[in-house]
Amino acid sequence: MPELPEADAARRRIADHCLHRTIEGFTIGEVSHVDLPPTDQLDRFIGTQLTRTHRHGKYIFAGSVDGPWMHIHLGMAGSLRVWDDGGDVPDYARLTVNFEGGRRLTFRDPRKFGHVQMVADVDQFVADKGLGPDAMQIGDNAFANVIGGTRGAVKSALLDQGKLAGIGNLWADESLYRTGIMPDAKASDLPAEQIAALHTTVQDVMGTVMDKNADYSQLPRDWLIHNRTDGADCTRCDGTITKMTVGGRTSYHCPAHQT
DNA sequence: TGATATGTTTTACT
DNA sequence: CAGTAAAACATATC
Repeated sequence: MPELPEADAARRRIADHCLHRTIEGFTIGEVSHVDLPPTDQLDRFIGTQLTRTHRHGKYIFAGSVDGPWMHIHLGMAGSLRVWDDGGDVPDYARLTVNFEGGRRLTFRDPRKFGHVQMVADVDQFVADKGLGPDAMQIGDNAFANVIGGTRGAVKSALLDQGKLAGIGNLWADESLYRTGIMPDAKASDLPAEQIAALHTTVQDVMGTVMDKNADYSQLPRDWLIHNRTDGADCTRCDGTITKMTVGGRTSYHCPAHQT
C-alpha cells in the first residue's frame, strides 16, 4: 500500500541490503504494459554499484554519485523484495536486479501501475514532475501557506503531490481523523491552529508508520486504518465511521468528531 | 458477477 | 490560473 511511509520502507530495504554490490545484470518479468527502462539504459548499470538511496514523496531513487540513478514508483500495488538466489522468485516480478553473490532485488507489481525509469539527476526529476516539498520535510509556514491557500477540500490539498509530496488516500484519512477535521472542509476556512495541528498529525502519522516499517499490524489499535469500514464504531468518540467521496477518492471519516 | 481499490495523468468543463 | 470531475491505465480481491 504505497504512500510515503511504504515507499520509505522499500527504500530502506535497498539501503540495508543492496548497496555496494556489483550489478551483474537484470531479469525482466512480464513486461507487457509495465513501464521499465529500455535495455540499453539498464545495461548502463551493469558493472556499477548502488551506493545511495533517496526518496521524495512516493518516489524512490537508487544510484551512485557518478553513475546513473533509477527511480521507482510503486503505483497502486507495487513493492520491492530482497532475496537471494536459490530462494523463491517473487510473484508478479517485473524487474529483478541481479547483484554479485546472488543477492536479488525485485520490483513486483500485480496491478502494473508502477514504473521504473533511469534518471540522470534527482533534483531535476523532482522539478520536472512538479512535486512539492516532501511531506516529512515541509515546514510549518510552507504547510500553512500551501494548505491554507487552497480554496477546495482540505483532503484534496493533502493529496495534491504538487503542493506537498507523499500523502496518499489512507494517511490523508488517518490524519484528518486524528485531527478532527472533515475531509471536505474548505481548507482556506480552517483556523491557523487547526492547520498547524494537521501538519503535526500528518508527520506524526507517517513517522509512526515508518517507525513500524509500514507493518500495519503494529500500528495502534485505535487508528482508522484498522476500521476503514462503513458503519464501524469510531475509536475516538461514540460516532460511526462513514464513507463519502471527496475529490473523487473514497474517504472514511467520523462525522461526530470531524468537523 | 460486479463493485471497488492504496496512484497518476490527461482531458474537459466551470 | 484554481478547482472539479471523469476516465483511463491492468489486475486482484471481496
